[in-house]
Amino acid sequence: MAKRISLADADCPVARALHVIGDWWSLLIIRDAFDGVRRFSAFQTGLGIAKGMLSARLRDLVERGVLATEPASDGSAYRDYVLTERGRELFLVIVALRQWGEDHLYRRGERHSFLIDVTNGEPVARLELRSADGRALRWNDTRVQGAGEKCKPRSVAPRPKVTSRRRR
Amino acid sequence: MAKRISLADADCPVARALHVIGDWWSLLIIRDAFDGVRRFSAFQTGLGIAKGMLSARLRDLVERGVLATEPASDGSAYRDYVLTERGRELFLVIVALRQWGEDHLYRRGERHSFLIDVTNGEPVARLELRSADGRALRWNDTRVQGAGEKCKPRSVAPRPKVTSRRRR
DNA sequence: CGTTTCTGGTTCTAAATTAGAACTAGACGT
DNA sequence: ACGTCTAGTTCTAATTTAGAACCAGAAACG
Repeated sequence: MAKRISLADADCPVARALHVIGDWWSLLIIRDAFDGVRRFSAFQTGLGIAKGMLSARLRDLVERGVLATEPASDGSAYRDYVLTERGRELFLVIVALRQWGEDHLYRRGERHSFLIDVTNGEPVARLELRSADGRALRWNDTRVQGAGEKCKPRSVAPRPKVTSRRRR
Repeated sequence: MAKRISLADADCPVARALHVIGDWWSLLIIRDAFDGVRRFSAFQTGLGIAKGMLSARLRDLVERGVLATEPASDGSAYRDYVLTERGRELFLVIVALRQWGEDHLYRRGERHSFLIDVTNGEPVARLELRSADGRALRWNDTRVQGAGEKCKPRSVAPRPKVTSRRRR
């Protein structure tokens, strides 16, 4: 009665994504993979994660096609964990999280790492949402359409039935 | 000895972000909030989450400034949970997750909801990363710079010391 | 007004998950 | 050939979770 609820078959793409990478460690492992970490021990020391947990998370990520193992690039008999194409496409998720963290989770004057363009060393541009024809969009310029049960659109947001609206 | 490791003071903005919204339920609660859900019972039935868990997650999100409570919009004496400015800026994180989920987690022909521009009903443009001067960037056109201990750049990715490179 | 139902929780319990330590097999280095 | 390193697995104790039961105050009802 305490097994975590599965999101695997939700209608919402967000829920499905979280089913795959929504636990405490997966995105950190993936972030490290983007930073060039490939070996079990490197993930382990870089994250400070318990070996058993790392082992389980890597197995899940490989199973779900986000990571793959390949022969170690240094020619040893060990194996490297590398991002698959599916995994590499999580880059924007990491960038979006990074941008939000940079914006909201540092005190004034506190320094943090940032993402630069390797061709010229300049910080990358801010991520932003645009319409099909290129206008910048804010959250309330959009709506979810074609939702199934687990993805209710704003228009029909259920509200507990309160008939009168007296405030006392 | 099994308390979850805290990410609060990590150097990496990604880790800090995950400290705030990186658990199993928070992003789903936030997604529902973007879809217009405001009431405790609406979150509960929409997510199928246990009341105790929802109560704890809402408390944390309010504490961390992602949500706030305000008098219910229908005039009753109850309270609504609404996104703060900080919370609304998580929109791109949700959009990035949605895009990845849509791209990789549906079988051919399986339908899913999608995000549309309310002004014309068309799907929004794909999210993409650009350089300061507007060039599209891929993950390997970028690098993390100014990393602290928990954010190792690719260039110094630690690798177990293996001096020879014989494969046997 | 008095009673019933709904809302928004809190508390309790059993099961699952986690962190960390200890152990191990096979690869490496010398 | 021997000792060390890597990449795990296994074990235990503590924490977290899901779900049910309980409860106080607000709203609806007559």
